Amino acid sequence: MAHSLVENPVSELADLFRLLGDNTRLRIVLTCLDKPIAVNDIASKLDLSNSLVSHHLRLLKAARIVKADRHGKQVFYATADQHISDILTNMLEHIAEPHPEAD
Amino acid sequence: MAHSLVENPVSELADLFRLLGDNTRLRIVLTCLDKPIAVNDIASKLDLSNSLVSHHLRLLKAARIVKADRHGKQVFYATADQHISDILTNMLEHIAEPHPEAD
DNA sequence: ATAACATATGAACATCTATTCAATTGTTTA
DNA sequence: TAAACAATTGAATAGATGTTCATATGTTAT
Repeated sequence: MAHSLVENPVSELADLFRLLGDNTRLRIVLTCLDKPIAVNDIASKLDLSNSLVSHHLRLLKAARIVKADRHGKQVFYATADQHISDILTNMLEHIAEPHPEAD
Repeated sequence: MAHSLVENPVSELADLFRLLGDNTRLRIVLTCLDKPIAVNDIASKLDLSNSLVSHHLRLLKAARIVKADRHGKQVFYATADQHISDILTNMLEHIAEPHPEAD
């Protein structure tokens, strides 16, 4: 099991990590980092089924990692807020840095 | 399956997130943030079995999230490098910030 | 060597979860 | 209204994974 309304901060953090810890889901989040993008466009861009993308987006939205905006038939998803964008951006910068390989 | 020697950056990032995405494991990592601490001390501090802690530490070590240092009978674990410490510290700061609850 | 302590490891199990497929809901156009 | 398009949802399944228990390995004492 995974959530209560207001969990302790560590559980909250773990939940966030867990959701970002799946390859497919992380790619989806990164695809809608900043710029809103429709479900179908995410799917074709990442070569995934609409269904799978939608399932993942549901989880991401429930965790407030992304937000949804409907425009006609399409629903555009984007990272929920600056909070999330910052975390992702920081992470990408971190892994871009050369790792000091100590042995 | 989860790893190749040099994965693409996104997979690498997902791996990191996935390992931090378990509540117990995250608490273990946070316990040995900066200051090295022995397995048994982690276990008693978090009220977990030595076995469980050791299992988790093995995964964390394999992913270079923590490093091990033996002193006599005890093995002290600490976050592997500044890279990891920074990520964790940043995250803790992030979740400490008030969330703007938009609806 | 034996004993006591600390950690690690393997197997087994139960739970969780990512994915697929089929069916449904919502939206626009004809 | 129907048809076409976009997204969602539910059920089913296969694979991953956290935890426990028992056993093994390593280390320091006696």
